[in-house]
Amino acid sequence: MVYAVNGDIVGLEQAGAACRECNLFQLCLPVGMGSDELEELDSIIKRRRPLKRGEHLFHVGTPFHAIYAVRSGSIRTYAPTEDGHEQVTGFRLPGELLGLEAIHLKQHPCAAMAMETTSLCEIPFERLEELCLRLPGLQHQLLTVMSKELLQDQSLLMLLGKKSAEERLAALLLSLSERYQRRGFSPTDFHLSMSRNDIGNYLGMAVETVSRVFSRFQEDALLIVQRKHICILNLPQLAVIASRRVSDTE
Amino acid sequence: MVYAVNGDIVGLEQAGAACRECNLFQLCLPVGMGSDELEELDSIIKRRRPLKRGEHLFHVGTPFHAIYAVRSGSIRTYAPTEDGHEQVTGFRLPGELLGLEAIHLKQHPCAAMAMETTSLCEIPFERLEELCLRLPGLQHQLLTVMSKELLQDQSLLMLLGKKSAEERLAALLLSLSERYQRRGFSPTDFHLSMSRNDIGNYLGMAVETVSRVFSRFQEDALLIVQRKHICILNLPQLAVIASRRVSDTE
DNA sequence: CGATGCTTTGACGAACTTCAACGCGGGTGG
DNA sequence: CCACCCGCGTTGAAGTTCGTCAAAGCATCG
Repeated sequence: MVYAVNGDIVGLEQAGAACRECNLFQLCLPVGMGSDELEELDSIIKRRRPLKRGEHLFHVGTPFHAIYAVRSGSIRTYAPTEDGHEQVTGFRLPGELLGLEAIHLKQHPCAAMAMETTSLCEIPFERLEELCLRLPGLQHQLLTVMSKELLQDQSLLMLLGKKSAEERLAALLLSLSERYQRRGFSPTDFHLSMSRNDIGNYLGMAVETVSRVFSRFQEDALLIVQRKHICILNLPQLAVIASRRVSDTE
Repeated sequence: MVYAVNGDIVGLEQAGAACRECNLFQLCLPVGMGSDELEELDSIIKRRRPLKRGEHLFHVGTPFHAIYAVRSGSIRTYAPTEDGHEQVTGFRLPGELLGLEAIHLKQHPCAAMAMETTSLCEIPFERLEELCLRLPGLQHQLLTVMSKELLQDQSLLMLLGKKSAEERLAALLLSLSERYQRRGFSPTDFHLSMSRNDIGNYLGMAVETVSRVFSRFQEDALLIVQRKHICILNLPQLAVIASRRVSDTE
């Protein structure tokens, strides 16, 4: 029996029902765990009131106590550079974890802000570590998630290091498309919860360039963009652009 | 009693002596572990014959069985992009781990090549996971190391996303300087084990640009560069350049 | 000692940033 | 309910950084 059809039912916050009844099951931390194990994991997870657009989950320097899983909505993480500016480090969708990069310093090196109304699961880290000692599957999954994140960062490195503006934006759109699809939404028709500024910052290009590339994509009939709504017309071609060869030295 | 003064004594490979007598103790996986725990960790670690310059530790797609710690020498990791080119993802110095990004896919997503004669410790991952279940300190340290790596990747993201060629090279030199210092070498006088090509690839700039920036730094009396030998004359100024404000939209 | 690969330097052009102005839409207050 | 205002997004023109192409210098190695 399924009580919660999506993760956004605020009334269920703090209720006993949790991972077992969350439709993000296969994307999140509980991947591959048995139901006994799940019950144990559930018991340490806290649910908090949803964040409104613009609210922070944590700031830079906030002591690290817990990692978080997005339940619904979306989160933007960003870090201040030494020079007083910011670098957007990622956009998190439902089922994705955040806060893992804080373990080392015991405080958050980046801030996390809701890009829209967002509900989250809070997983106290010390208790998670304890639990990992007893549940091999959980330990493995935690390591796996972190490994996955390392991998993602590496592909972003390639993006920033080797790709042109068009390729970068195409890659971001593709990534969003895939992630929405895995969550049961349309891969070709979705809403951008982040601003052009966020996109430009994340992809290492000026806002104006983001805007121009969007326009160019639209001229080429690859997509239709209306403010924050994206409708992808030619996904395969977008994929071609994203993985297009870049002139290199070798 | 200390048998191995540094990690490069080939004759000791496969000998019982290991972490407890390695001078990289405080940099590597065993941080904060008791001597009983260390003994257990030692028991699963294998030492292999040193790699010669240009030899691979693993290739892309190699099944993942173990993570590695650099004992002496240095390793370059790089990943092929979809377009047939490569992106250098990092340079590993003694005491640093590699292979963690492979957990998720169960095979290595990047290749690892020795930039000079390099000896390594091999840590079978399954046995490490088992051990982590019994040694909370080890589990914590493994998570910490991965967290640290996430953090490093993020600062590299900033580098590639927001910084000019000069700032990028200054940041790399600074990073190397700090890491050499922690390992007991001179922070101002060291040998670059990587080629200009590697540097350019890693920092997302053309070889020629790397060369030009080196020349500019030398003209400005920041450093003296002779082929692969670097002598930093003005470390503080280099730090200023590395963290110089970049014109942003905000 | 010539060959080869790596590095450096110069000239040119392209891609992107910067600066500036304008359009659009949503929210607020009259 | 409408008008105004402000933030966000778009578009154009000029300027800069960096990549590309080409060629030459310089160590290493057979």
